[in-house]
Amino acid sequence: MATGGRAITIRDVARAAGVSVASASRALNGHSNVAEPMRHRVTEAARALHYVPHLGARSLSTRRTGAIGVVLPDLFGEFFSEMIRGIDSAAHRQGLQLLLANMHGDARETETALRAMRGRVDGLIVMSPTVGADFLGRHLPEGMPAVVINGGAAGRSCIVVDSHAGARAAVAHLVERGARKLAHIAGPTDNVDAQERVRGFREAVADLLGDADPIVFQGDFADESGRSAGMALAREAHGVDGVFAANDMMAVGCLDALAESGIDVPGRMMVVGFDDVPIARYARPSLTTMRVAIADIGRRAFERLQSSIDAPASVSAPTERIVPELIVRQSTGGDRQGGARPGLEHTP
Amino acid sequence: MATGGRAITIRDVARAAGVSVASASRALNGHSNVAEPMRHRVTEAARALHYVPHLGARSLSTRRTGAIGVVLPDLFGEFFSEMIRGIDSAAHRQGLQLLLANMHGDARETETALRAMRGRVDGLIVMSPTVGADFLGRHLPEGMPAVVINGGAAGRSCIVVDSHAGARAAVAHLVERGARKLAHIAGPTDNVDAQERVRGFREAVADLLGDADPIVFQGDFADESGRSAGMALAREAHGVDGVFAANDMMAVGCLDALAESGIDVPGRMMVVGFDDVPIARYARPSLTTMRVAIADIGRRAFERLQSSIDAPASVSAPTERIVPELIVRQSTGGDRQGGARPGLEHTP
DNA sequence: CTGTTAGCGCATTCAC
DNA sequence: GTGAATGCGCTAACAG
Repeated sequence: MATGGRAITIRDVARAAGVSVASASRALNGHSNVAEPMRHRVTEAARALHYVPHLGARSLSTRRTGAIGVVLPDLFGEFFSEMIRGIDSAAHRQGLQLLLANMHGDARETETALRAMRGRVDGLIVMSPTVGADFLGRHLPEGMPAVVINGGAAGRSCIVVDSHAGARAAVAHLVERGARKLAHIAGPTDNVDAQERVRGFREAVADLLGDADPIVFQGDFADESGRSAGMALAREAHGVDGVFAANDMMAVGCLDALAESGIDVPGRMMVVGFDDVPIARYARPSLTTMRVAIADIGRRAFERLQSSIDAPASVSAPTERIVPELIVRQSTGGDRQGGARPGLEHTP
Repeated sequence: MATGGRAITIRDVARAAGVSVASASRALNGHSNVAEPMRHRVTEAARALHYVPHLGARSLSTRRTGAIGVVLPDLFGEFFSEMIRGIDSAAHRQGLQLLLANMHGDARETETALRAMRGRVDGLIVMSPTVGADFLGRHLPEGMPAVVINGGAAGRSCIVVDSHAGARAAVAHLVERGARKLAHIAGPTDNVDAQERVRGFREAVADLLGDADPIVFQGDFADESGRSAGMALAREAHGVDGVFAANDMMAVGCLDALAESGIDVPGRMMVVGFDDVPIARYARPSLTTMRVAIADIGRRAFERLQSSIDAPASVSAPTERIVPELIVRQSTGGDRQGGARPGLEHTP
């Protein structure tokens, strides 16, 4: 750790207070069986020496780390921060810290990240939409409580967003609003959510419009890819009057390209996104989208993790399914106010 | 840790391989002095048993944790995620993990967060714009490498954004574009950056427009507060034709309120933000702002931390000053970045 | 109530 | 090369 001049330990405190290490420990941790005068001497000594307990050592003996691991894919902007915010707000209340592992890629890296958690956290929240359930099942340290977001794992608590249903709902909305020819901007092919969204899109388009082979642009969840799709759409408008993007970032990029190309939204083309990240409200036109209460999911994931940490013998590990909710805004002509709905209640 | 059935340790591996714990350790860590056959037996045993090293224990003996602590204030959305992204991208390359401490508040909590890092990280990146330099100086564990973002601390590496200069530049731009009466939407009063921004604003307005007492709305960095300021501005337009918001989120909220109230931006009122979070590009009108390369700062902070971890005897601890760069977009009539108004030629 | 003794899981001397 | 001790800093179980 490159400690300048050997950090001070509980032994130093004990010596300074003239007591045994055990007593110092007890006093410091507020145990009941300590005489008041001694407790005073100890805390005083600790303060004088600027003693800070070594949590690594403590957790080695208590078998409790006071931290939970969060492994996430390389998410884009707001989705990432919303998720963290949700998890953190709940974890913070319990005095737990978050050990982050934002992985930029493949399965091998996921494995590394998972291994790196051993002995450092009490539980895991894993969101790994690109690796199969079997993989997670194999590599999640056994005996380590965990909840998996968007991706099953045998015998684990799971929270999954129903991307398929969300996609269908988005298409239904577009059709209901009068769209007759739809296009989709898809997410990365190795992402299961993205896969489910294309699938739902295709199904719904076939069912509702009888179109068996709709246009699908290959995107990657980043705004730029939505932007190019929008450009392509503007150049060679194949008569498309409705676009469903697999996430909000791409939808916003698309919106931007359309505006730049002078295409009226929603007049000439309607757009629907997915996620409802904060930015969706502030795009112009504001974005109709399938809301996934991201922060809520994070909070929920933590709660389930918490209970599975507290009750090691968690019998059932039911999968919780979340169905996205349609939020209609200007991009499909649905808005009535200027776009932004009052957010959370503000403090005066 | 609620380990289901006692997790397996290096002892189990050693026993299975029929060697001593020490040898197992050497073999597993790729030391040179191990006979090939033994190494094979050990790695094989480890794999068969699904052995995963206990990093907590390892760090206790190596005095290296392989993690760095990141303590941040309760930041809003994109600023937070950009910063994390910058730090993580650099840390990830070095195989280091991030222990997050997002603190929601006061100094006492900051202290707790700081203490909670002892023995769990090799170094600290602290961004704590609401606590004074003296506080940090007192509570940063001594002997623990650290770099401070936006807030000095004696003898520590610091990276500070020149909020004062940024604010002056924003005002200068507004004036140059023809604004004659300005208003400011301020950040939280206890935030030093927010303080510097008001100060810069006041100074510049006095210097450039001779206005000694400009309107200042009290905000809190959240979009809602920018929104209410925008509403107020729309209701009782005191002849204000230029607004400088202390961050982008508030600027965007303000923009939204103005649009809702039918006030033309930039025609009747211009708006400038601060930070240049990704959303700024996608607001309509797109937002002119003072760019702070957030992710870059995070990356930079990590690099400096890294070198101060490697070289315990880091002599100088110079403060690095970052001057925000003006990015002109539609909200001050400047366009050409991030989207276009129909009517302007655009082909690159 | 207090001090002594044992580990927690691992890496690392130091002998052999 | 390899194994037997020792210790990282702390808490817990056991005496007194």
